[in-house]
Amino acid sequence: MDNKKVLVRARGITRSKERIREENELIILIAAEKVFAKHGLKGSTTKQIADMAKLPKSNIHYYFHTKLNLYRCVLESILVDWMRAADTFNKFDEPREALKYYVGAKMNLSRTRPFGSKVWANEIISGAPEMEEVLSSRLKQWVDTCVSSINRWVELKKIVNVGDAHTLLYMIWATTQHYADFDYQVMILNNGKELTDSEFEEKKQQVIDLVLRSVGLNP
Amino acid sequence: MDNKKVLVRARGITRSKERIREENELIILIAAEKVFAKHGLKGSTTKQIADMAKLPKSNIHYYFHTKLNLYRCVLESILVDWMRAADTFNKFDEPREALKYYVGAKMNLSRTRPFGSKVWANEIISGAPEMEEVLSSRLKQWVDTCVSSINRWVELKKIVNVGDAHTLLYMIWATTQHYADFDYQVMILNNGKELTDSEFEEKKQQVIDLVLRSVGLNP
DNA sequence: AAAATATTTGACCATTTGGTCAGGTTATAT
DNA sequence: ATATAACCTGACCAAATGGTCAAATATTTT
Repeated sequence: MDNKKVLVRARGITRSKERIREENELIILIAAEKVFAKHGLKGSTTKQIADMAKLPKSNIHYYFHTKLNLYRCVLESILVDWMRAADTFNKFDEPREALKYYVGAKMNLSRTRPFGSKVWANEIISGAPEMEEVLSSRLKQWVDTCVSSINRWVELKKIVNVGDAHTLLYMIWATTQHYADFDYQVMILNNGKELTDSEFEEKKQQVIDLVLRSVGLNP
Repeated sequence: MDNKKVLVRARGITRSKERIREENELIILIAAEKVFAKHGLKGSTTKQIADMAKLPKSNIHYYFHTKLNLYRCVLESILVDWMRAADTFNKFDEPREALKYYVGAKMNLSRTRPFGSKVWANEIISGAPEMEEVLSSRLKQWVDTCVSSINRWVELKKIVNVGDAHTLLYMIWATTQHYADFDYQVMILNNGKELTDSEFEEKKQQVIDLVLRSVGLNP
């Protein structure tokens, strides 16, 4: 109808094509992240994602073509946040600072983007069919530098000899991501109540302290 | 054919009905555990499970009726091993012993039954729709006694004050289960090679040491 | 040995699924 | 103003899926 068009124009709320695409892609990505987190790639349906996004199913296909492609886009978008958190590790020379801020950043990510963490978890549990390349290139590289840092700290006697540095890294990853991936279990064992923000801050500090002590540092 | 029957009888390799059921149920459970581990409940198909078990699909339905029921049976069977490992925690009064053997038992379980761990992980990540009851009754109860033990150790100054005992428990769970749930990632970061038995024993000891130090105990 | 019971399995079915497409609407360039 | 390009979506389809069933085979009981 021309009426509608004129009305919209008059109100100045016309969305440009560019904005429309941007907005819808974001809406779909957010919806897909939630659905994939809960059901994994194979277990999620495009209909579920469409319903979550409050858009017709055809619209999902219009913007992302296939479910697999949408899934890859979700993984990619999570990777961005993930790498940002990873950066904090190498910003500090002192193990106490590096560990404190890295563990803190990972905990924050678990709090702010739990669905993303779950999608990753699902992907790795399934044998990482879509992330193989990222894991063995970008992640491997980052881990190698991390391992070097940790080994240097050991040599300089700044931390205890932890054996294989990977073991420490895995402990940090696993523990911090536990609060996202297993949030439901955490809630049940917290007497059925979600962790409040201040409770979460407490846990974060406790995790940091556990990690610091685990390498022989006194928090 | 009667020939077959006679032959089989003569060789004494006739399977009794009871054995047949036992054997097939086990075969199916093992196959289902692998498939559910990789694809979750919704993502797994009865055909996949049938192929993995090398049985016709109808056979799966004959023994377990529905996919959901089979899934529940898999979870139940995992719970048995899980609770056995949990028992080790309360067998020792001294935190050093209790933690050492519990972490060791959990690591062993990750090594011997990685698929089971993955099925559980998937279930919790999905919001534990089938395990809600087990979590809030059996698991909650066990966790409560664990928390009491840990708090007592803190009061007796046997370990450092860790704040909320749950945080320590989660660290142990997450770290040990990481070697099962994320085994693919662990492999890639181990230069694409599976951990050998002796490598795994090393990691196990390193995890134990990390945990002991994290509560202020000198390994 | 025959009746009864349990196992096995291919054929079948209703429903769900990822994906297509034509025809419509809306924004933008000329 | 009109043409063009982008957005939107209901209707549709082939393939896959969980599950059923009847008929065949195997074991156990009588």
